[in-house]
Amino acid sequence: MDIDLAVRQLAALAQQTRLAIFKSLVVAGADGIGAGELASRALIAPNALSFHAKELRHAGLIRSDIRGRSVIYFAELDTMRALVAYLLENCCVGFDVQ
Amino acid sequence: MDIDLAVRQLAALAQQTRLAIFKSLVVAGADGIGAGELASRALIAPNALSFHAKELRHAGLIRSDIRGRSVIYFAELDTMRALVAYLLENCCVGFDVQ
DNA sequence: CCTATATTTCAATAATCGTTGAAATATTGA
DNA sequence: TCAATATTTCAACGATTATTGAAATATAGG
Repeated sequence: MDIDLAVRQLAALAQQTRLAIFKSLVVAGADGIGAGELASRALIAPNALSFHAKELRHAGLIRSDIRGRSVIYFAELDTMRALVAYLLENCCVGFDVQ
Repeated sequence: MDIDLAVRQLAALAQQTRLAIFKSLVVAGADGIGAGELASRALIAPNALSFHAKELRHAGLIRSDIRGRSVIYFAELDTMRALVAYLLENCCVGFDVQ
């Protein structure tokens, strides 16, 4: 993990709507959530959802599968865990979780 | 930790210069680093350092002490740890560190 | 007190980001 | 095939952010 990648991923999460979307996807787990459902949960228009999802996808934090005429999004937990590991190693100094 | 605070802190870290500054301050620990030294390390003008430091300070991620005509900055590790704890609890799902 | 040093504030500009509406693309089912 | 549904793309706009230079503030030391 280099600092550029960390910055891009932090930037993707550093926005109300996107962090909320990502949290929803984490909770949803392997089921994922469809684009329409995500948009209505976030109270944003479908095209706005598409915009924010693209940001998260470009940062590697989510992925999408097309099913019929729907798109289902999933959190990429490994990416998120790598980011948190980076923060723990570089920015926390002896922070013992739990 | 509410989502608004998390977003503000993530945004403060989601920028090359500021993440680098913060990492330097974490490494420096209790000694802190002066504003001039931070600016030259980051290859930015003093006023730019002042701008970015203010962003970090408003997010609660650093603090500053005035010593004579110098200003020394310190990482606020507790804030950072709280942010990482939030991410671990809400966005990582059973990520066991180490 | 005056000058040099250290940092911040202010203003201007360019760049990036977020939102909105309209149009385009693709898939489903009648 | 046609209409309806689901999502993305595109363009425009306003808002926020980052950078730069100039001026202001404050302290230290001669």
